[in-house]
Amino acid sequence: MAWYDANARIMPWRVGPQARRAGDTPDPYRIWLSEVMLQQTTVAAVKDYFHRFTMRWPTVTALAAAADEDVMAAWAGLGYYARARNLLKCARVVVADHGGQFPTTRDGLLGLPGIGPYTAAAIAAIAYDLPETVVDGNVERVMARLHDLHLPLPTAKPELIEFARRLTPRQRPGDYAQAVMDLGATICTPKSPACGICPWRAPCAARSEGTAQQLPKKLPKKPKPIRLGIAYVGRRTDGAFLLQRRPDKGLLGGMLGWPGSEWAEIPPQESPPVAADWRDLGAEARHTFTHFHLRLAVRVAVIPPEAQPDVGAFIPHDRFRPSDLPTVMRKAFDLARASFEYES
DNA sequence: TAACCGTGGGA
DNA sequence: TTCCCAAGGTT
Repeated sequence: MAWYDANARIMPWRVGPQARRAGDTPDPYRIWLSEVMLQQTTVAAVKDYFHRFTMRWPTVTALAAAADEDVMAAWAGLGYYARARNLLKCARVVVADHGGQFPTTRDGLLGLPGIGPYTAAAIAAIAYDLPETVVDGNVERVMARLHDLHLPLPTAKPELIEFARRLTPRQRPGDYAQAVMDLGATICTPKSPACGICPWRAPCAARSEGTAQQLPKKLPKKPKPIRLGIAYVGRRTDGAFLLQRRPDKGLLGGMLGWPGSEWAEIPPQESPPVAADWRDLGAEARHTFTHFHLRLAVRVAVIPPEAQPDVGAFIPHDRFRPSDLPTVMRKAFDLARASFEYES
């Protein structure tokens, strides 16, 4: 705790140890929002999104009243889009069933859309200073090293949770939870941990065994296959773009995208969304998802004003922002844009 | 249980 | 270029 008092990272959603002592209390809405954004995502990537969300939707009530497409567009680029869909669901449940106040216990939070064991414990500890045990990737790593546990993840998870539970203090549990995560993020890092300046170097078993660097052990990962696809970037003569809202379930669910073929390991079939003079762009957008690599061929066409597309809808030029697209679709647009600008 | 679900930065 | 990994949850 002394180490945290002197070394706590400064974050837009955080009430630091000094401010907390002075009586400041975190806003549960901002803690919840930050925790959902931080799932599998770095602090650096989250900061700008957090600012934009809290400026535009300062309270859970404001967020609950937002249009789905506005929230999805604001989330675009951050990834794991089920988080954004569940964020909105959760906000609406909090407003409709809890009077706009987040539940104040771990069990009350657990089971709200998008809130699992980690996030429930994190909100309970950080926002309400309850002695709940927070186990994220940082804590797993710190515990595996502290106890020199060589059992690989995910098998080791229950044991690591138990290690973490035993260490959780009754005093300042919210600061403690953030302290261990800060320690993992800045000292007990995955590669080249700074054991020499670690406040836990004395009791650390992996430090004395010289095994810190190789912990925690993990099961080998499966290789990622390469999938192929075609995207159709169509612009009508008035400048409107032909886009398609993706279904809520599955990859990039609920996001805007270009119409296109299936993405599979076999060469895709041409499947233009509307009859037009589609030209092959030559270049392809390359993108890596969680479990496959994608090579996306890009077709471009200027679509005549009277055309009736089979799929998708035209979005007027002045209402289209590339930043509303998930990254893979923005990559395809960036390739296509060059050709449009060349023609016009 | 294991697969699915994004992205960007660093090594 | 390629691989690893980051404050995980849902199905």
